[in-house]
Amino acid sequence: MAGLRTGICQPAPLQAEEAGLLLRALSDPIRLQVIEALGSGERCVCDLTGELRLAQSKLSFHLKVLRETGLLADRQSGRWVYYRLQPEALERLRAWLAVLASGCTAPAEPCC
Amino acid sequence: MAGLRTGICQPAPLQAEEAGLLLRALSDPIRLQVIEALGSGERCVCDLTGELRLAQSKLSFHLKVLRETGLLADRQSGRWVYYRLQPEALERLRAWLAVLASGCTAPAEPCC
DNA sequence: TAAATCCATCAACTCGGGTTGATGCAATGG
DNA sequence: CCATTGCATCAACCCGAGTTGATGGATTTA
Repeated sequence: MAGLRTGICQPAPLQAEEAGLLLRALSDPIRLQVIEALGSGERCVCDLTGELRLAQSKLSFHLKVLRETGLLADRQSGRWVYYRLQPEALERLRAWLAVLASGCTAPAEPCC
Repeated sequence: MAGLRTGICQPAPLQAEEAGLLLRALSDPIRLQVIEALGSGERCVCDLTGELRLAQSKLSFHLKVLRETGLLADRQSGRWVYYRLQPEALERLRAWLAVLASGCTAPAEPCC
């Protein structure tokens, strides 16, 4: 059903190593809160510190991790910095998961 | 495009907390190797230790983590234990990612 | 039964990712 | 200019996830 459509504009399936970087970045509870908060649209840092009740340096640390993996993009406007999710990164992760799910039902070879 | 089809047999979108457990389990390099090795079908433990060159206790530790999060299922046959991916868990993670990607393009509200 | 194999579990240890508080830098405003 | 605000960066600290080696239980074979 959810097959591997390799059509135009479809992101290439992730290498395992690349998927690992994304998954590692998504594995922290605070970073997940950030991701979810940005799931409904762009937000500025001061807005996120208020909503998530986080120390500013702590939030900045996690934003950096997410930005460096390509999961977030930032944009400066005056004094403020706005962060947003990068849907392409999420889509590439979805493609990687789809490949795994599609081939994992093969029976085991007789062992040893 | 990849909308939220809530039809029959479609896994419910993950809660954030549940997604966090899956992502955390997937964030370890060794566990990723195991997941990829099982992406092409069921394998027994002794087979995995050989292919991944891992100490047996180390592999067993990571298999337990993956099993307890629902990413893997196991099956005993004689002396051997076979592990396989649970595609449902992968699909639920994909659904969670799809929800995020679908709503993240909203413009930022004027800050502060 | 005894030996061998496969796998899970345990306790002790290690070390790197996350936290904390302070400082630095850039942009606004008075 | 100087003060203020928003955000990034830094060094020191810490704790818990992962590693290691040994032990135990279960199953098969001789």
